[in-house]
Amino acid sequence: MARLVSNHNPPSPARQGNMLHLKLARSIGERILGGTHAPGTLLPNEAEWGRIYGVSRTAVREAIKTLNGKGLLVSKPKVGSRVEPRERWNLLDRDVLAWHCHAMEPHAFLMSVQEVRKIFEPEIAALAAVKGTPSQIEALKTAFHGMKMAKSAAETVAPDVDFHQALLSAANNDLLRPFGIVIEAALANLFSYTSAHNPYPELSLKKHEAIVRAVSRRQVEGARRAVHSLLRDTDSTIETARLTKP
Amino acid sequence: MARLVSNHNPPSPARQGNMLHLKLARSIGERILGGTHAPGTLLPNEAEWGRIYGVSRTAVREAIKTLNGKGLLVSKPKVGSRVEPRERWNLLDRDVLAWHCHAMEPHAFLMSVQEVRKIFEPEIAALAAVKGTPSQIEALKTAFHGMKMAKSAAETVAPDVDFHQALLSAANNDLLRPFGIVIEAALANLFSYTSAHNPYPELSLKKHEAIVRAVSRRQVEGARRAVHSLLRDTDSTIETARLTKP
DNA sequence: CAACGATTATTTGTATGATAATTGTTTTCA
DNA sequence: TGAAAACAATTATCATACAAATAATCGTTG
Repeated sequence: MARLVSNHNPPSPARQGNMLHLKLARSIGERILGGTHAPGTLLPNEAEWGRIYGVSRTAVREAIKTLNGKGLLVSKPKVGSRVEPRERWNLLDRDVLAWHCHAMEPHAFLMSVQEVRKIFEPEIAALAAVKGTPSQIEALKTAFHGMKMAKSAAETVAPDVDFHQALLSAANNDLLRPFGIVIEAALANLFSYTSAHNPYPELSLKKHEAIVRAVSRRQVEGARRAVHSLLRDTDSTIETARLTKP
Repeated sequence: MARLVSNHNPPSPARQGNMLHLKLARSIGERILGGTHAPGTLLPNEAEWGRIYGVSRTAVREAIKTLNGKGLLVSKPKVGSRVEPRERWNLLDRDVLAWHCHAMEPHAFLMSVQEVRKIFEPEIAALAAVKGTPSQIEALKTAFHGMKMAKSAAETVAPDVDFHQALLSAANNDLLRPFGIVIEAALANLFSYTSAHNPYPELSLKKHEAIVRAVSRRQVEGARRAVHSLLRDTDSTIETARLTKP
């Protein structure tokens, strides 16, 4: 019987990963993202999954339904569940992204994440400078204050995520919001990758402050540039971590 | 008993919307996106959904699992299924986006879509010009050829979608791919909104050709500008449609 | 021999009923 | 008053049966 719990994964405090069909979905999802089941191939049928994991077909089916909904699988009677081509995968889904980065080189993952961030985050800031409401800008300031108050590098992560999410909210475009999980993944992985070894924490703080200032003064181009500057710093943090590691 | 099939929705040829739990998911999903069930509120419990639609609890549960996976709901024993706050919704999911635009003013939807496209697509073209492989650029040319061959405005939609998807593929970044459904939604809705009344079809063709040229010649800034120019044209097409309608 | 049509077998889809686990609420008791 | 225990409502899981869809097989026929 296969393992369902990944014991080397102690984060996500009190998050609901206890339920059986969720554990199944995670396990099967990781297999797919990890390449054990290639796109276009057929998965074991439901009864067999049940045998493999020692659970009922009901639980298997609910897991499969979850994966269907995320674009990883399509199921048809008499044929089974087939892995969809990668371009159908909903990689901007929270779970799928987690399974994906689980199956990638941390450095390669961070690079592709940074590529995406450099595309949209400066524009997010520009939109926020134009359309952000006073209360949204206040939330941005609050998150920044939280970053200043952090005692350790580990404590910086949460308010840092809040900061970027607040910026995203201030852009006031629903379609942009799913990209928030890219930011979450970026910061979480960045922290674990650099092992809390950020060479210039106070510099990062200054850059964030510049963003707050530009957005609250409605300086569109300034906001864009401030975010871009922060992301270039992040790039070099990643690079130094890569050089000092192997 | 509520209706499950929306008879005014004849598109999606041969797509699998026949299965009960999918119809349920769509129906409940549209209710949520439409605002019938506000974020933070509790849904009817599973047994009651079964009574409402006249189906078994099994089908209801599988529908709920699908919606869970898309971030619209969380379910807990003894409490029920609660609608998640909007920022958790996975709006870049194909189904969720369809339900979303179903519940919005077409014009407002197209505007927010265009906002997002103007952020991403120029940079996607730039990446394609840098990283696109010869075969990917060939696919771009093929799609363009398909647009030229189209006899009517309706026939243009499919190769147009192919064109932008090919561009997206050529960018070679998995995290950008889910963005493709935004393009699909944009073009499909654009067509139905403007009622095939594109004032300058040959102009659009020229703009697409400029994109092909820039990308295949590896002109990064040129590709960026060509896409931006196309999107400005799309903006004005939307605007003229808005003015001639009401 | 080829093409087509009925048959069969396999897999998912749906229904039903029962039991377990979880957790908000209420009651009881110190 | 407060904590512990009983309760109740709801989802979670299981087992089983049958229905529906369809790929594959096998005849049948032209």
